[in-house]
Amino acid sequence: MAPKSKEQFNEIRKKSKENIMQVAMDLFAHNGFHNTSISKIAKEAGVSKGLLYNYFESKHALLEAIVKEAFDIGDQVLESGFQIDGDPKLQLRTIIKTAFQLVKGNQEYWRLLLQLSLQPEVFEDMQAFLAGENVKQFQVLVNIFERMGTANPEKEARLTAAAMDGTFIQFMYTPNYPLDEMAESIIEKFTK
Amino acid sequence: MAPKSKEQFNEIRKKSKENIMQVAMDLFAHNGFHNTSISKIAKEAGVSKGLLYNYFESKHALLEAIVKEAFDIGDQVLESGFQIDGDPKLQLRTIIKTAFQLVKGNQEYWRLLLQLSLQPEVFEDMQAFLAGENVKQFQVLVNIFERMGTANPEKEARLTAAAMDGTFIQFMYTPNYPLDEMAESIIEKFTK
Amino acid sequence: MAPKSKEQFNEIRKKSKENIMQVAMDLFAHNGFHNTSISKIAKEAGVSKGLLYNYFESKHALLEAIVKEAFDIGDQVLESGFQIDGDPKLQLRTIIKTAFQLVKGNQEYWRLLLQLSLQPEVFEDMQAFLAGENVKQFQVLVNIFERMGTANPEKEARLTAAAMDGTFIQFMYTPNYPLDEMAESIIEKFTK
Amino acid sequence: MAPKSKEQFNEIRKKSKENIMQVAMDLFAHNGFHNTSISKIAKEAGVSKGLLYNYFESKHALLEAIVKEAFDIGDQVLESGFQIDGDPKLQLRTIIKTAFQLVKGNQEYWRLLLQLSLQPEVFEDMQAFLAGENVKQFQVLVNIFERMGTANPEKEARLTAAAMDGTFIQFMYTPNYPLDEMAESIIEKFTK
DNA sequence: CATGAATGAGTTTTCATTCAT
DNA sequence: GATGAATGAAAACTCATTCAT
Repeated sequence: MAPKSKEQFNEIRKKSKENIMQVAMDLFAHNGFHNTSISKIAKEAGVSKGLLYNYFESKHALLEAIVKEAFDIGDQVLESGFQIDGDPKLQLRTIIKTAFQLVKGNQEYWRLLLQLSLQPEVFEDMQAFLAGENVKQFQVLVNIFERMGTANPEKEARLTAAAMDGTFIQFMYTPNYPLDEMAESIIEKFTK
Repeated sequence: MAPKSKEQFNEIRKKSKENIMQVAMDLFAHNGFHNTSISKIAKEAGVSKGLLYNYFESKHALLEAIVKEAFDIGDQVLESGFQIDGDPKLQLRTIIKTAFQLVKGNQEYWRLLLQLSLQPEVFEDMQAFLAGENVKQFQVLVNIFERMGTANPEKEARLTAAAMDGTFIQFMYTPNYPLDEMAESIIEKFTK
Repeated sequence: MAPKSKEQFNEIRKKSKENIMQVAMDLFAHNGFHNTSISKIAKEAGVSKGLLYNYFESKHALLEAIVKEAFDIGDQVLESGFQIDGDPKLQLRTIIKTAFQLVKGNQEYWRLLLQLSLQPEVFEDMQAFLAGENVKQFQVLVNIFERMGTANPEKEARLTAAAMDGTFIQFMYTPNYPLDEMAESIIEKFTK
Repeated sequence: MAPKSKEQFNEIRKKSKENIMQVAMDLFAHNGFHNTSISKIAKEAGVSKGLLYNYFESKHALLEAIVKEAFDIGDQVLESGFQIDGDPKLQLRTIIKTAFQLVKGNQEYWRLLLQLSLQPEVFEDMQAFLAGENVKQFQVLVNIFERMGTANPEKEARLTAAAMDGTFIQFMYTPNYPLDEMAESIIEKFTK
């Protein structure tokens, strides 16, 4: 009757945590943070409310954990663009491709982040994150357009970012949206 | 103490109603529907909760009234584009210009609509509206690009709509966003 | 169907508030703050939990309101001693008499304050109040003994205060405690 | 890896138990019984919750164990007074001195007992203990004053007990309280 | 028309206790 | 003996809605 080992406990904790976060993100993304009760999350995740509070200090802390994770995913987009030196057009294409792939595979994250960014008064503490991430992405795009010799790189960067964001939104509420085609359209439009 | 005439009463009624809707929209847009209490709306609007329920059957009904109004505003964009026959490029320019003007002057409406569109499970009844509106706008753009002789008018229409939507979003969470400049950039990009 | 006047509302509010505070104090005093639930208070007071939160921001705020009221009562003791100029012995007698009368008529206040003072970590914000009140009372006593020509007025003041406090405590957990007699004993002992 | 002997096990068990009780008493005394969670006690004591329940059947049982221990300490006061036959003044002095010493060295015990005595409805089963203890102490004092030839020995006993209790209370919530001086003051006052 | 006190169902959060290992 | 994940009942708190005046 040896007690469970530390590794065993860690394993259990990790699994439970991830399960809860996954379920919570889905619900937050589709129903909104305030319309998703802890009870619902617990029930959907098949655990008790109490356990949830064992892992996350509060409902808000749970949201934060999810958002942090989302950013880690988001950073992959930027890294993808930087791993290839040289041709800025290729870099742009890679960034766009990767972004589309990520959004396609993580719609809920995207939906959730968008919601948070639209309620600045409520999620003040997360605005800094969101804003920071945005600036990073913007700088990368500006840099690329500079190297492409674009007349007004900042303007072009903003336009590219807007086209991508807009596409993602429409994808989210349009059934049968041709997401992959749109990626190509954007690449074509902005690498001419 | 002359008794007020019916018109005066109606006048007062209308003003009070509009006041409440204005206040509610602001709060809904910035704090979200579920995070905005009836008490807060009533206090901010300077009326009692009881009066509010005199005008609107429920919190949800209040939201619906606001959304309906938002659509009336939205329809102006389309009409603006159609009032000018002839040159499709000019039509596109007019539509874009009008849309930007409207968003600039009614940020809260867009912010709110965007939020609602991101929570399909919660606001199912409003999804039909939003979707319908979108289709209408899309058709207008397709028609314009067809008359401009664009190779793939649907793709171009989708791209234009995306660029606009994306710009609006970024405008909403980016301080000092150069919205007017962006309108020109889009016009330039899509009318070549 | 005229709406209720402001005075009417104030009257109602005041009555409800006092009722709740009275019931809460009784329960806090006999069962302790943490062992008294809001539900219990509401039920005992014959109101809903919601109403309670209409008047007091939180359980803690309710406690604070009660404590503030207790201090107002406590201040009567000091004032009683000061209304009579001249003979310090008479002043001391008056203070002691008044204190005993107040404790007799407000056992619950006293019990509650004592509990709070014994849990400094929990009720940090109230310690300042309690400490301040104590210093005030102490100074009054010192002043009296000075005028009585006592050799060590501070020591004598401390002893008097201790005798009173101790008597009150024993009164609280001893059935048939001869409280009035004890007042006389203390007066006799400390005015010689 | 020699198997531990039974004595060793018992030794460990006893130490662990005492450690838990010590930690629990500290927390109960400063934060109150209901405001101290089992988790906190376990963490502070460096053991698991499970182990704690191995030693004590419930949170209440843990409290009881602590209180019992406190009474054993309290009984030392009485015994101290009785070990010296003869001079009642000396006996009184010894009792007072011992009591002050014990309180000084076991503040948390007194603090806790005082709290418990103030919440009769909650800790009914402990009231009997406390009351009994009190009566015992009272009788000893009465006996001493009788032998001192005091006019009203019961009154004097009550007063002495009150002065001591009151002093202890003030000591507990007054920083830098001159406890030792107070012992002398009381001795002087009541042995004349 | 207009008020805001009052309700109660639902929400977030806490915590003593159990139990598989 | 020992661990801490998991539970569930109960606590604090919120808020849309009703209603007497």
